[in-house]
Amino acid sequence: MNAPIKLTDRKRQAIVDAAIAEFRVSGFESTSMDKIAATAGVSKRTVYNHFPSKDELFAHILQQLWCSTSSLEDTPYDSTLPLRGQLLDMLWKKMEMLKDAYFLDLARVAIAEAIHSPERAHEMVARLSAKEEGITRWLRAAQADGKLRTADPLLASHMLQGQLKTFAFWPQVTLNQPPLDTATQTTVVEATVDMFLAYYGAKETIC
Amino acid sequence: MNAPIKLTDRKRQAIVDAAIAEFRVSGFESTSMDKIAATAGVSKRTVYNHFPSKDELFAHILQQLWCSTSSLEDTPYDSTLPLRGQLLDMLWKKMEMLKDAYFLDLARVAIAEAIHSPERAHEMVARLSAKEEGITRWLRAAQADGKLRTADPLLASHMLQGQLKTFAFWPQVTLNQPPLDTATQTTVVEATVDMFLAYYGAKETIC
DNA sequence: TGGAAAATACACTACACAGTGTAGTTCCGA
DNA sequence: TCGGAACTACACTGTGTAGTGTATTTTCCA
Repeated sequence: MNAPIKLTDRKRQAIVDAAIAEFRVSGFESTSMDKIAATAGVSKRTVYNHFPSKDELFAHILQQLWCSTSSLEDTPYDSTLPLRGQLLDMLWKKMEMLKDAYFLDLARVAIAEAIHSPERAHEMVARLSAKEEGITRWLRAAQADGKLRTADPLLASHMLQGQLKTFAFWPQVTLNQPPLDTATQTTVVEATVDMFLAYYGAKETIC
Repeated sequence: MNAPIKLTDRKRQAIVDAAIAEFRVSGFESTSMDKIAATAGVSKRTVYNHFPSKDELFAHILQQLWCSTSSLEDTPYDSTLPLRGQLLDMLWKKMEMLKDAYFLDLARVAIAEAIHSPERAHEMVARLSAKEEGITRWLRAAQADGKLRTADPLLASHMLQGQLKTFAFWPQVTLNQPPLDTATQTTVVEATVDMFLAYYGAKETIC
């Protein structure tokens, strides 16, 4: 046999793959279980043997996607390096993620669902804020080190990261806007960092 | 008769009102034409006599809403007044709009639809950017007056307005987050303006 | 007040889709 | 190779809903 694993596992994987592809293209509402079964090359009954309902299949997919995108390791604060370079690094990493068409498609599906389902929305909020904590920690460290003006680190963190999302996330996810070209990405990342430092940078570094 | 206008106009208005209410609460997909007819106190056939399809009724409602929220008159640039005060004024006006639960509900409906329909999304983009032009014009004038550093006014405008939306629009519309309380509103508006001026303010005003 | 325009009740078509029941077939480990 | 677990085909239920056709009644203007 050309596949090393059991039939049942192969089928299950095919279902999950097909579901991801279909949900990604058409969203939750417009994807039927018949279509998923057909794409997976599996009988509809088999889909229901693995997943009791469309909702549970969707939840499983969402779960899996969160795991696969959470590979965003923290950059620890380094007091020996200039702030600007470190901030640029972090924001470029975030921008990398936002650039990915795959990530955007899935974010679109997830958010389309969140709009219609408060519980799911609630869960997403929790996960999203957890994902943005890395930069908040960094800011706290920089403040403690006296390199940043003392201020609410959570607010500062949102202002910093929100700026990227303003340009490279929300319009793409909700309004089908095209992704930023490379030049614009550079402009946005640099303007964001410089504006941030102009306001939050410790006084001595300005005058 | 207690109503001065023709029956047909009253019916039409009732349909539109009912449609707004239903779409607002349940969104496009989950609102049926039967429900709209019932809420309007009108036979379903009458709904179809006024609007040929659910899509056209929805488009008509969207149209109407845009008109009713476009009452956001421009603040002209005044070279005799301090920048900060003028900026605060403008952003508070915008914040007023974002605070309104009615506006947010309708934005949610519109955006939920935009996610699934590129044409509608395209139209919304055009209208939204038109609505943000006022501040861009103001910035251009301030630049010409030498009070703001020379820079891309469109970018600056997005950075300024995006900051508000980061806190008071996107999370509320897409993730069902609660509206900002008054204290937080103040914090955000002031931080946004001050950060903006720290970066875009003409040099002489800083040192 | 007569007649056109609009509204109504209601029955009906057509479709899409979630989910089930079942009888028969294929897979695979013991 | 035997037997249970898993897969399949397919028919079927049930529901929700967009949109239509029509005969009848109501509105209202000329």
